[in-house]
Amino acid sequence: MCCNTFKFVPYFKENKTMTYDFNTIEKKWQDYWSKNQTFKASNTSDKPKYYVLDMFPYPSGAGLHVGHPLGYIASDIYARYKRHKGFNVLHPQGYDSFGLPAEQYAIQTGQHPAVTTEANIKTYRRQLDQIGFSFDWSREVRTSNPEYYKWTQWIFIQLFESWYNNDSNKAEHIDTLVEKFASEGNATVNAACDDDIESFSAEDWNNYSSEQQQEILLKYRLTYLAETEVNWCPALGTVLANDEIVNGVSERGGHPVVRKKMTQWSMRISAYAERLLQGLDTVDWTDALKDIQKNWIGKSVGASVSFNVNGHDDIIDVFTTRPDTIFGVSFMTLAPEHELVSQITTAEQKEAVEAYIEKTAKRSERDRMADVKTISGVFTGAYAEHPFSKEPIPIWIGDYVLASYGTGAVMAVPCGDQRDYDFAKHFDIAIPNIFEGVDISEEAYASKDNVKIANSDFLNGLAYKKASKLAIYQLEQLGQGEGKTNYRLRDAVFSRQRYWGEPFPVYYVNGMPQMIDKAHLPIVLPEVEKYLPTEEGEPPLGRADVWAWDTESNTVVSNDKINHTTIHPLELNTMPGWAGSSWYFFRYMEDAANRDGVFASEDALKYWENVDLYIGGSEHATGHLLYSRFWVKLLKDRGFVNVEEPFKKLINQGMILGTSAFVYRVNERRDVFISKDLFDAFLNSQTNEEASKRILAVTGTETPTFSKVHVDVNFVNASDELDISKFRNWRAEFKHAKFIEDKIIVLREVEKMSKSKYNVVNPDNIVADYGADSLRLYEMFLGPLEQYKPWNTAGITGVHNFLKKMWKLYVGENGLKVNDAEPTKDNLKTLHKTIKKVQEDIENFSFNTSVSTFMIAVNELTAQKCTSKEILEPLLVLISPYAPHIAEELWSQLGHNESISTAVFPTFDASHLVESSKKYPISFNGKMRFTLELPMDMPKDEIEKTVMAHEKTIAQLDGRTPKKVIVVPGKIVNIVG
RNA sequence: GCUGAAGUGGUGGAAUUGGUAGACACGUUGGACUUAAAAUCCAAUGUCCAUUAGGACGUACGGGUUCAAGUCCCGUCUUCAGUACCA
Repeated sequence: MCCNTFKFVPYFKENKTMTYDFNTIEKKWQDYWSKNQTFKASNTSDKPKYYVLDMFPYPSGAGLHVGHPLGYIASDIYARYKRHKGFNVLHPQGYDSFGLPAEQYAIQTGQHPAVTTEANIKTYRRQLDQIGFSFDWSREVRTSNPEYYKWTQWIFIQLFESWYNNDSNKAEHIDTLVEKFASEGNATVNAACDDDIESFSAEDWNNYSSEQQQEILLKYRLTYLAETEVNWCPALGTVLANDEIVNGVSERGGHPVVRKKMTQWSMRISAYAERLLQGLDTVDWTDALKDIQKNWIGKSVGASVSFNVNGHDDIIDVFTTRPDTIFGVSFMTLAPEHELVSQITTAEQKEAVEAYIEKTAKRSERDRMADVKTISGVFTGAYAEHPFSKEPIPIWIGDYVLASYGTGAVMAVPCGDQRDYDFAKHFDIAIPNIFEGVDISEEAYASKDNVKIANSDFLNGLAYKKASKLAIYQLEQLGQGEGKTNYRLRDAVFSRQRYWGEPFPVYYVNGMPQMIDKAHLPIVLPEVEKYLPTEEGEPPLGRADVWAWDTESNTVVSNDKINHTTIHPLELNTMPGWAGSSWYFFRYMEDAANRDGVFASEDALKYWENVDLYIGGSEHATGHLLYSRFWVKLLKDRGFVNVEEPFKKLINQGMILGTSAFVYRVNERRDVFISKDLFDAFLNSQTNEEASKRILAVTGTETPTFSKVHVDVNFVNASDELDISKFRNWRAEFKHAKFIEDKIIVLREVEKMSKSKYNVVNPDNIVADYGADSLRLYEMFLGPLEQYKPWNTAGITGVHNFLKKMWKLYVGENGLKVNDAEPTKDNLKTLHKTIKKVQEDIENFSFNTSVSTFMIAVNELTAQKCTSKEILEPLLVLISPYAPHIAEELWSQLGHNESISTAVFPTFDASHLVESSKKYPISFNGKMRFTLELPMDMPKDEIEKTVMAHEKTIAQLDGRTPKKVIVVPGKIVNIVG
């Protein structure tokens, strides 16, 4: 202790109000917004409405990383912008809080999913709050809240009580169907329903028992209980919808999925296939996303054709898109699972057919998908009759025909379909050519264009369109076919054998499902002691002791009271994740205070209509975004809402990727690590010798090999240099890590942000180090919203420095610099240029470019030494949607008592941008050589004269005479020759 | 295979209707300030040739249209996403 005994006193103690103290400022304004309910939306306003919505998050245990808020920041900027533009903005947020991860966690730890979900929501809320979003939190929804899922159950009952009338082209109450049955039977009913419906008269109907009637109605309801082949995931112990399966394995967890027959609730979304398709033309979504939905719906127009089977009463129906090729049919193929296979197979073929069916049944969906090339099939021995030529057609079975599409049978036209062609070649079946002048010796001719039909009786000489029409007409005359449109879209399985989801408002009497009266909702999720299926294989709700419905008291009662007369068992399945998210956007419309008794009031629904701008990931294209559209159409048909589509404009934000960091580890000496630079030198033949020597000296290995090792991105600075001590302290295995070099430059690679790659960046750290405004600006600055782009924390200093510079434009060492000085021409030009660009950018959702525009504006105004309030005040409004905290702080320092969020967006005045002269680029043969400043109003010929006389032009031409001189006034001069 | 999106410096990206390619940042290099460091400020920075002046080449690749092409047209390649025996 010698000279350091005195207390260190800084030369200059910084005044906190003079420097950009972002932590204090941001806290201050977040508190202010919360206390003053600045962003609370009102359901009554003279202003036009605007509804900006984010896809609400599933609150996972891991919390947010910097990729998550990207879309929220974009939508927040837009919402704030719309407020400045005089709109009454609804910008709510909530949680999709039912779901698998919480349940998987509950299975492992025994903790109630409600408890962990609550904790996760707290974390999410804290993380979201510190980014400074302008959410109206008073309208928050949580799908796992009984007050919310009461209405999810209510909608389910509405679906159960609806049928789809193809004549009126909308859903109607089931009572209208019952009336029709009672008065006319079902012959005149044109409904979306199951295929296996037998016709009955009014008399039949009236004589049916109520149970028989219920059974029939189930085949018409928009949600129905049916034994269907489902995607069963044994690892998750539940069924999955088609959109929850990716490449044959479960989307969550990647577990195998098998086909299994189970009795399940299904949603008759197929009834809406056409409207879901047509509706896409009315919404402002990207073509990419519309295409995904179009493909998923998979409309194909063609005909159904009935083939009589020789020697049987059976008829095989097929669907074809090419009725014009009917004379090219040389065989038929049925899916192995087709119901007629066993009936029509001849005795001789029985053994082969059964063996084949057994073999294909064993193959999983995934094997079948992976192995498309192998051709397999068996002849059934049976023949069908060609509807026109009456020729016998051999009937085969083959697994290239899918039981789940169309009728599970095809009329094979080998000359016009490559699969049929390959099958015919493989089994040596005839390939008749029905196309005029087309060579089919190598492959089928599948095109519909530029072809005329031949060898086809009455179709000869016709092109595709006319031939199809005529073929359908002739089939109709025979009563053996008709025009038909087919959709790939399947009904959606709605039951999940899980705990953490909405319970169904359903109990069973003699195996028939009964709806609980809407007055008694919600049916609250019961407690269970374990979240696993029961020993009998029933879903977790099978473990609940109090899970029976008392029809007298209308309450849930203990199971041991079940008497099957007044007290019945309740449904054990729960609803899937997409149930709650299919209508939550309506719930936000209602003020939280008025939510009792309505899912949203008529007035609220009328006022807010639907979402004007929806931002979220494209991974929901075939799930949430399709199911919501379906439910909205149902609610519209039944008169509960006024809109046909939920989301007018939709933007998919791109994913933010991580920038992983690596060092190279020497495999022969696992404690030795080298940098990317040394590794590169080692690979390079010119520098190899030197590098090898250095490595040899430490490792003793002449021919070392290396492997890449991830290092935590938080140990790497902006120059890609590794902090060696942090690395050594990171994990025990690196404690004694040896580095040959003083400076370790890491290898960087872009990968998905994930814990296992050690490239996850937590927004909490960014906010603490640079502030929320910097985070917001940087996320936008990274690149176009829709694009995938890598995150690299190093770059954030750019926007952070910008904010500091901006602060200095307003606040100097002696306090606020802003005064009433008259703005200069340049000041006004900078401001109005900025207004124009920022407004255009926001309206085009080009947020990245407006951040650069702000930088340019601040750079220019700083250079101009601008202190004029007339300039600097509107500039704050421009920037406030992006960086709201600093904008609020400076706004208040300028003397405003109201939040900047309601300030009017500045008006662009083009007169400030009018230039008197233009710096013309003078190019020669298209190449710019120099610029020349000329008056804006100089006429064309005058420009040409001036340019041609210029010394640089003469030097460029070097004595040549130009062939042509192009002058575009205000733009460019190009001299050719 | 089909459908869609994209390919621009060392890096993220800009160029909205064909008209100065690389705005704005990051990084790098040099300088100022400092005992030193940090912070801040200034300058340079597409590649190659050239002492300078200047020049050549440059937006995945090959053609084309045009006075002029990152942008329009034809063909090819690559990457990403969706979908996949859909009759």
